[in-house]
Amino acid sequence: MSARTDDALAAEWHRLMGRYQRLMCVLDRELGAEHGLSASEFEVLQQLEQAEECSLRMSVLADGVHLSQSALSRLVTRLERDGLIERKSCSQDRRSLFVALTDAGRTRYADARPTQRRVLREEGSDCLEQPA
Amino acid sequence: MSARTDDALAAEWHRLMGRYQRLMCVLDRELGAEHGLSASEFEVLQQLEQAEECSLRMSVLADGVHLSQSALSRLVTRLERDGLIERKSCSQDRRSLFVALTDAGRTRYADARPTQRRVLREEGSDCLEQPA
DNA sequence: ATGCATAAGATGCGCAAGCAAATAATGCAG
DNA sequence: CTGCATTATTTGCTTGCGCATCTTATGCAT
Repeated sequence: MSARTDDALAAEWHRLMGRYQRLMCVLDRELGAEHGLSASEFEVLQQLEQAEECSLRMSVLADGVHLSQSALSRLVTRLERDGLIERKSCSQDRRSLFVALTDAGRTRYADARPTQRRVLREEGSDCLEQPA
Repeated sequence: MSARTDDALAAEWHRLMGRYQRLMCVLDRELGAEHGLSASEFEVLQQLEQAEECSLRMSVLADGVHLSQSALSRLVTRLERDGLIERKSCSQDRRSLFVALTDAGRTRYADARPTQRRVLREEGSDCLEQPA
C-alpha cells in the first residue's frame, strides 16, 4: 500500500516538474525577448502591483515569489538598477526595507502582462488545471 | 471573460511555482545531504532504472528529465565521474550515446529512493494531488 | 565520390540560484 | 548603560542552467 502511494506521489512529482520546467522556460524566453524581464522579475512586479501602495517588505516579497532571501536581494538590485522599483527604508525598523514600484515599473508590468498571459494560455492550457 | 480566465491561469501558475520550488528545494537539500545527489541526478538514475536494460539515449533521457540537452550532457559527465553511470557508444549511429547505470549507480539509487519518497510524503501531501 | 543540410553531443559563456557567513539594527535581561 | 540573542538584509562562494556555437557523424542528391 505504502509503496503504491509512494510511486503515485513520485509520478505526480515528475509531472509537476515537467509542467513547471516547460512553462518556466517559455516564459523566461518570451518575457526576456519582448520585455527584458525574467519570469521571476515579472512575478516581483506583479506582487508589487497587487500590493497596497505598491510596496512590500523584502521578506514578505521573498515569500510571495518563492525565492530565497539572497536571491530576492539580488533580483531587487537588478530591478532597481533598471529603474523599475525603488528600495525605501522603513522609519519604524531600520533593518527592514520596503520595495516599491516606480512609474517605469508599472508601465513595464503593464506591457509585459499580456505576453505572460498569452504564454500561459498557449502553453498552460494542458498544464494548469482549474483552481480546486 | 478572457481576463478572468487569464487571471485564473496566472493564479494557478503561481501556485504551481510555489509547489515546485518548495519540493525541489527540500529534495535537493535532503538528497544532497544524505546521498550526494541533486534532485535532477536522482531523476536521471530513476529513469535509467526503469528503462529497458537500464540504458537510454542521451536525447531521450534529456526529454525524460525535462532538462536542456547541454544540462543533461554535463549532468551525465558528473554522474560518470562519480562512477554511477557509463556512456556507451552506439555502433549503429556513432553520433548517439547510450547512458547506462553501473552497479554503483543502482545501489545509490536504491539507497536514495526511500529518502526521496519520504520527502514527497512529508512535503508533498498538500502539494501533489492524486493523478487525474 | 563530393557537397551540403541535418542530427547528436560537447563546450564557452554569462547568469541566477542556494547556502553560509557577514553586517546592521532591535530589544531585552542584568 | 552593557552585553547578548534575534531579526532583516547583503555578500562571498560554488554550482547548475540555458543559449549559442562547435565538432563529429549521417545520409541524401548530384
